[in-house]
Amino acid sequence: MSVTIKDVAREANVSVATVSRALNGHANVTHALRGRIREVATRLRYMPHGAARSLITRRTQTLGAILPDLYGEFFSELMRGMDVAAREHNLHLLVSSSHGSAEETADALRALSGRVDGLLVMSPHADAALLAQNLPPAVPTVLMNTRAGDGDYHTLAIDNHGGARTMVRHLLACGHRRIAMIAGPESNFDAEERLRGVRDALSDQADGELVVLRGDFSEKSGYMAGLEIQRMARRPQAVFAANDMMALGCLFALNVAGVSVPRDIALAGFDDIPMARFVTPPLTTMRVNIAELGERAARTLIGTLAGDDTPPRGIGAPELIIRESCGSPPSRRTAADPR
Amino acid sequence: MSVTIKDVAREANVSVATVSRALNGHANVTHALRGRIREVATRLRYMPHGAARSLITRRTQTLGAILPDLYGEFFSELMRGMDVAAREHNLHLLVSSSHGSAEETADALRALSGRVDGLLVMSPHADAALLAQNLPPAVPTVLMNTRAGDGDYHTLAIDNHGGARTMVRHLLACGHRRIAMIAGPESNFDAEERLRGVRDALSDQADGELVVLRGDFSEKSGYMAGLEIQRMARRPQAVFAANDMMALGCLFALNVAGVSVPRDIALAGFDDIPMARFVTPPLTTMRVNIAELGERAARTLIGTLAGDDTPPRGIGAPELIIRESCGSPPSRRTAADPR
DNA sequence: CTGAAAGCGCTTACAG
DNA sequence: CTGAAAGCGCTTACAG
Repeated sequence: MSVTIKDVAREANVSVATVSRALNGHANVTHALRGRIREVATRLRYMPHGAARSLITRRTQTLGAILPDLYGEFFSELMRGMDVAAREHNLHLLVSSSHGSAEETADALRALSGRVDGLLVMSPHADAALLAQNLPPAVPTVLMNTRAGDGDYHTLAIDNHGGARTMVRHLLACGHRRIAMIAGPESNFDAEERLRGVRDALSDQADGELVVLRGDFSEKSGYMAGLEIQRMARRPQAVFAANDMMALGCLFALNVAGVSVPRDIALAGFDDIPMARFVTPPLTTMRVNIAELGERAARTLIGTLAGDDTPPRGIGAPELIIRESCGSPPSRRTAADPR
Repeated sequence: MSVTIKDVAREANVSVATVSRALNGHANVTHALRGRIREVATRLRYMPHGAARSLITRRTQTLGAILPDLYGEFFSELMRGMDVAAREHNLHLLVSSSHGSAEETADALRALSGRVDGLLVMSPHADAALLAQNLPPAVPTVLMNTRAGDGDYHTLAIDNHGGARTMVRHLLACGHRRIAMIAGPESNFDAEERLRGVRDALSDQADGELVVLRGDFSEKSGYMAGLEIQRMARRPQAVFAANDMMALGCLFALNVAGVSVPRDIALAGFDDIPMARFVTPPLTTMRVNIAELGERAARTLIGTLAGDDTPPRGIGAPELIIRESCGSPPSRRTAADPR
């Protein structure tokens, strides 16, 4: 058995109330007594039982995060941002993965109930209805990259639509007209927003052509798409992958097939994962500050916990990072930027 | 206020005991009654309070992990492994970062007390004494990559020493004799083990030379080391960085200085992070199955929780991944492997 | 300054 | 099959 506050009280010949006060730094305990109690507590290796404490204080000092996955560069960065904000306020992070399943999200929600002070939920897949149904009404929640922005909850999202549009405009400015998009899964909110951005940018360009292939954000699906693209009769002039991992997979497939990037075909990604600048050629991409998204979301939640209810400021817009995978941009003199 | 079991009981006109039994699937509740209670519970959006429940059941269904950091490829992979094992047993993961500080580790330990069924602790920095002092005696714990393997706890570690030795032998077999090691921090257990492996391998080679530079596992420190190496009067023939990130930094510095890898100098890393195969030239490195470490550790802990007390099997040895950054290995015909 | 008592939201013998 | 009661380990008014 674990040692409890009772054991400490008995050993120190005081009541449990006094032990509690002494250990929690309340003012009204004699200096000597506090010392004795502290000594007993360390000697017995006493650690307060977190669940018991939070049952009565209604505070857990932890933030719960439900993410599609716990690993990969994206989530890793996201957690970094959340961790920064959390530790600033002496809060802990309880993370759980939903694996993109609405059912597992609901499970995670139940498991976290009563164990966290607030919730950070990213669920790019879930339909709004299901999410809203399962979110515990009483616990402050901040949503990330979700369709479900129905006003009941604070929601933060990357500007996927704007980012994709920016990239396509860049591709057009480089002179490319036939563009292949390696999109993400249809069920994914981020993926659909990026695709929408591509369509919108292209609708402004009369002679633009778009062919959409579907991937699932994995390197492998990018590889498959690359193979398909390279076999096309009318090969696209540029490929825009909905994330960098797929762009990398596509790059490999193109390499294998002897198609040179950027000489034969331009290639662009989205996210700017660290690897993007290490490949050959370095990848042109949209930089998304994922850590910032996590940090902002956590700060918003912490603010809510403190009674502050101003809606979150949006995060910075994705930034176009021009490297070498799309060929030379037009020189300033000859081609004016149409915007 | 949150809705509690009392609210459900009142609304369903039964006692809280009955609600508890109905919702937890105990056999002795009428079918009709269970249905009514379920209906009320969902209508009220009732979720059992986790802290209250685990206070009485002595179970949290949660594994706590204390890691130096939550992000970066290494920890990301580690969490993936732990997540795989945990979810197989319907357990959740509560992660906390110690930032390499013994004090923060102790804080995290206190914060997790009573909130987890078992602990997974990685603390490559901490001295054994401090760790042992702070580990709660009553909660099952598995240690990872730690000096503190004093028999009280199950400990799992990567074979850093053997891996480093293997790499140096490969470098020697490639004909390199003057070797520079970009080591990790002295306070880090993994780092010291890798350095020890290098020394041991080199002590078998009469004409081998070693120069040790210190880094901190970051890309930047690798970059600084690369600059220094390139300035050396007697330039080493091969550089072995204690991890891939430093190797990458070094590669950049060498590139900038116009020193070609592998033509002018060989370069090797450790870890085989995904990026290693994307750089030019692709990096020769030791592959460590980090996810496996996490998974094994979690499985060991879960076994302990179930009363099984067989010591953990060690994880697979790091594997030499030969790519292009170390020049051509000796051809089979001419140079026999000395081992 | 210290202690006795109530209560946080649950679960589980113990009765009936 | 259902309910009243005890108790998990804490904290905090309320007395003294």
